[in-house]
Amino acid sequence: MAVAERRERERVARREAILDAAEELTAQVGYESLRMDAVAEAAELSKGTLYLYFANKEALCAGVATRLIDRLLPVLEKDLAKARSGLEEVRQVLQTYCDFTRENPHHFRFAVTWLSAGERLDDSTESFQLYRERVGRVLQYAATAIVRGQADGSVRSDIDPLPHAIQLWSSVLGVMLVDLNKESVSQRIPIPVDLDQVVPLHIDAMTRALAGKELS
Amino acid sequence: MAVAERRERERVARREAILDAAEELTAQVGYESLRMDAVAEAAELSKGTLYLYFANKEALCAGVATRLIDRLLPVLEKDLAKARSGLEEVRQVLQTYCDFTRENPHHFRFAVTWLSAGERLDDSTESFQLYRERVGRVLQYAATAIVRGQADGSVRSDIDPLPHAIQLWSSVLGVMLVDLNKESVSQRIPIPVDLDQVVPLHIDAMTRALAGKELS
DNA sequence: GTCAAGTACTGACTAACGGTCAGATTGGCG
DNA sequence: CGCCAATCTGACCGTTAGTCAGTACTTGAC
Repeated sequence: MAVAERRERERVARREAILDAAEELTAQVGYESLRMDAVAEAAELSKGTLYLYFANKEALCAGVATRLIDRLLPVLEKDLAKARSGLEEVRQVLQTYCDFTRENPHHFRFAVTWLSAGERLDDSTESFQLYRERVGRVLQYAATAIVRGQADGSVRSDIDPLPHAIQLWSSVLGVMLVDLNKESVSQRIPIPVDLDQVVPLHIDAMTRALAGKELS
Repeated sequence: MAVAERRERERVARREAILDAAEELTAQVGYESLRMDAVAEAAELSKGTLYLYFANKEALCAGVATRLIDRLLPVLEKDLAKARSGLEEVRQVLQTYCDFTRENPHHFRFAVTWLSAGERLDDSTESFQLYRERVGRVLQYAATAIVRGQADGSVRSDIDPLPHAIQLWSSVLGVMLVDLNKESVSQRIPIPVDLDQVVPLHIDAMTRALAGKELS
C-alpha cells in the first residue's frame, strides 16, 4: 500500500507546515498573542483542520517548542566540546541555554507557562510527551556535566548531580525571566540597576557554588 | 466638609472589601481561574462597580498582591533580627521569601505573569505603582543584607549589592516556580528526582557563592 | 419639603477567542 | 461511474473581560 505511506508523509508534512506557520507567527507576535485563527490563515487551512493535527492550542505550542529544543541540542553538543573540565561544561550548558533563550524568547515563555500551569494544564497529549522528553535531555546534559566535573575534580564531590541539575536549570529560568524583560522590568522595579549584568553574575555564582576545592 | 471625608473612607473600605473578596477567591481557585463575575458576586456588587475601583483584572490582582507583600515585610523584618551576620541575613531573606511564596502561591504566580508579560501588560495604573514599590522594598532588604555582610566580612567584598540582590531574587523566582509545581513537574520531567531538595540546595548554593573567604 | 446636581451603582450587552461538529470535498478503488 | 473513507471547512457555541446608558441614592440650596 504505497498510498498509505504517501498519506502518512503528507500528514507529517502538513503538521510541519502548521508548525512553521505557528512558529513564524509566534516569533512575530509572541506566544501569548498567538491566535488559532491567525495560524489557520497563515497555514492556508481552516481552523478546524488545526484541531485534526493538534489537540489544542497548548499542544500546538508544545510542538513549536519541541522543534526549537531540537535545534538547541546539537548546539549544546558542539559547545560542550570546547570545555576543558566538567565545571567548564556546566558553565557552558548554562551559557548556551541562556543564549538560546535570548534568541528564542517565545519558547522560554511557553516553558514558564507550562511549568506554572500546575495541574490545570492537560499535558497528556502526544505533543507534550515529546516536549517533556526534550526537556529531560537538556537536564541530562547538565547532570552529565556535573558527573564529569566530579570525576575530574573540578566540581565538588559531595553533591547529587540530578537535583543540582534541576536547581541550575530552574534558577536560570528565573534569571532569564528577568533578563528577557529587562526593558520593562527596569522600569517596573524602582531601583536603578544595569540588568545586563544579572545573567553573567548568576552563571558566575552557580559556577562558584559548584566548584571543587582548588578554586581560589 | 466632613461629607467628603466620610465618602473617601467609604471608598477605601469598599476597595478593601473588593480586595478581600478577590483574595479569598484567589486562594480558593487560583489566580488564573479568578473570574471578575465571581469577585463581583462575592463582594456583593455588580461587575461594573469593580471597574470603578480597578482599571482591569490585572490591576485588581496587583492590589491583592500588594496587600500580601505588606504582610511579608514585617515578617522579613522580624526574621532578619535573628541573623548573626550579613551572610545569615541574606540567607534569611531568601528563606523567608520562599516560605512566604509557599504560603501564598497565588501571589507568586501573579508576579511571574507580571514579569513575563513584557510590554504587553499595561502596568501604568496606580495599583501597579504601589505593587512595584513593594517589590522594590523586598529587593532593598536583600541588598542591605549584602552590604551588611560586606561590612562584617561574611560576604565577598568584590560584588555589587544591587545587581546581586536582583540575581538572588530572580533565581529564587525560578526555583520557586518549580517548587510550587513539584507534583506536576516531577511527572512532567522524565527524570526521577526528589524536588523537595531543590530549594534548600539553591539557598545553599547562593550562600556559598556570596560567602567571604573564611568559609571552608 | 422639594428639586437639581452630583455620585455611586447596575446589568444587559459587546467583542474576542478557543474549541466543535455537521456537512462538503477530495481521491482511491472496484 | 458510484461508493466509501479520509480530509477539510467555516458557521456556530460557550466563556469571559470589559463597556456604558440608564437607575437609584445622597446632598445641599432654596
